[in-house]
Amino acid sequence: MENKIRVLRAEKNWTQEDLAGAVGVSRQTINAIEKGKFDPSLPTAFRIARLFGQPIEAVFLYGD
Amino acid sequence: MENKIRVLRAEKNWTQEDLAGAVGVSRQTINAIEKGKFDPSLPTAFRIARLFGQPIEAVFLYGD
DNA sequence: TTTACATGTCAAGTTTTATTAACATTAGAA
DNA sequence: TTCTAATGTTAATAAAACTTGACATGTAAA
Repeated sequence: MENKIRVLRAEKNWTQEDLAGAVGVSRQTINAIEKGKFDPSLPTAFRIARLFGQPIEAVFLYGD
Repeated sequence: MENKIRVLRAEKNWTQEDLAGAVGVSRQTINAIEKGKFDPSLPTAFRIARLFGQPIEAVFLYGD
């Protein structure tokens, strides 16, 4: 699944570690999600989307 | 995490098995999600929400 | 060039999500 | 009441998400 985390994070000038801390996961987890190595859990997806003030569908792009 | 699956499913007159088949998971998985025993994965949440023509946030209620 | 910070990646382990199979319970129709 | 479909629940297992720790690379500033 694609996602817009890298762009949204850049807009906020946040490092992966900043985001990880705010979301409550490890830096490696943010890196892996960002690079598409796996999908976040639903609660993690909710927290990420909320931090960026976006609906989940605007951050994570599923299928079509 | 709360969800509105039971109500949305009732509106469509779908059984748990109908929904499970459409989503591509087992009936027990739908039952467990519906009863809040665990949260679906993000891809599963996307498929459920799309089947009901709703954004994820309208089907799954996180926090608040 | 060296220092410092950000990112990439890997291995090994834990927790969570999802599976199949089996059986119990509930509710409604015959 | 009896039969049947739907739902509830449990056990054992597999797969995916996430962890810590360690180390490599990239990039930019001193």
